[in-house]
Amino acid sequence: MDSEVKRPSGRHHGDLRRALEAAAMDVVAEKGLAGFTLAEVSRRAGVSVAAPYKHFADREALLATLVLRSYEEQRRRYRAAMARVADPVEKLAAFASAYVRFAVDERSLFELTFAAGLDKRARPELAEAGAALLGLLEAPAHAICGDDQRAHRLVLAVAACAHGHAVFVLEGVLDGPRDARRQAASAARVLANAHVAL
Amino acid sequence: MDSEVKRPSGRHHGDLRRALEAAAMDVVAEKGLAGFTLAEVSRRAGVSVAAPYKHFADREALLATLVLRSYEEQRRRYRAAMARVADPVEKLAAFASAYVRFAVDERSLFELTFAAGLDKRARPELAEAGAALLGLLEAPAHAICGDDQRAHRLVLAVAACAHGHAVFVLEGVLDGPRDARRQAASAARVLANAHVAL
DNA sequence: GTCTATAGCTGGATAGAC
DNA sequence: GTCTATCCAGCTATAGAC
Repeated sequence: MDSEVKRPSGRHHGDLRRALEAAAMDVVAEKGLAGFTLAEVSRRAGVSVAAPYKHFADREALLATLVLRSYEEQRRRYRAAMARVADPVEKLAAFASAYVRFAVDERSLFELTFAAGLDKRARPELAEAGAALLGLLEAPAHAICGDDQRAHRLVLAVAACAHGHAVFVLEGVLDGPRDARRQAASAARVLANAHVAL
Repeated sequence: MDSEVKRPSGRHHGDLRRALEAAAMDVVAEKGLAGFTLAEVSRRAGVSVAAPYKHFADREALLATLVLRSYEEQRRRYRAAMARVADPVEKLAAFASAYVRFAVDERSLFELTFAAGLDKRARPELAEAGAALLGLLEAPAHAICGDDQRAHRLVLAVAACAHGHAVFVLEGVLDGPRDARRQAASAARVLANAHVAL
């Protein structure tokens, strides 16, 4: 508790970095990726346009942090949703449902994950966070079909299918969020059961 | 053949509208949606930045035309791919495969369809073109399960699943284009057969 | 129908004071 | 660590000449 509450030196926060991240989240949530500019973020945080450069190398660096936060939040939610059921097939279905829910509830954050256009080879921490999401599915998939190879293919199929349903509901192709969740879960069950049968 | 070959009045084309569309396609294909600006398109077409405004109301109008072209091209391809097989289940699989192929071969055009951020309620021709794509699937789906309601749900499930696989391969989550196509087709078959069984 | 020229705006990023 | 001030760049859209 010692050095926690420092006096702001210029005019502002004790923790501008966090404030900038929060402001950036708000901007993305409200105006989407296109509305994300350092100028706008600075305005929201109540600082000058020069201030962020002391905390982030450039615009992209802040953006990458946001994407990472999005991955972390998704993992948290999917994990929680899957923990509520015991059956492996139902875990996959719960994932699909939660995936669609996140897309609907946190649309901009969800879109950010895919539309940010960041090079994942240049940012291994992002690739890792993305892989960690799919990692949630490995255990149930393996429980469904012992074979590693087959289990991984099931993981990808379920995730891809969930993603498609999420995008379609955002695009208005699928009717309501509720139906979309149910259908995504249903598709996940079908895929999982097919792997059991084979 | 009469009034076809008019003399360019200023300095340029007989059909600048088309030339602009083509140039815009090139720009999007090369630099993605973010690189699409009227200034850049004008440069490519070899005209001044003012010229496009005689043919398109504004930037968005040209963009909407591009999206429409993308839909048309997709419909053409999916239709051709589906025509090569007779079995309804295989038609759905062929669609899924072609869908992934288009995403890989024409990445920017594919992304344009979803990322352009155009209001489809304000542009009914786009909503219609999108619906026409799904329309391709209705007949096979109906052949698989007589019930209209169920058939439509199968259509959506297959399309969503194909979309998810397409996005995943673009993101590098799925390995190679070839495997991605096979897996998308496989998932389509599983979904279709499940609807047969029920 | 196309051009030149320009107005008006917004953003990224840096230099230097404090 | 933050500010002020500034530079440079790019885009959209319009006005008016030809």
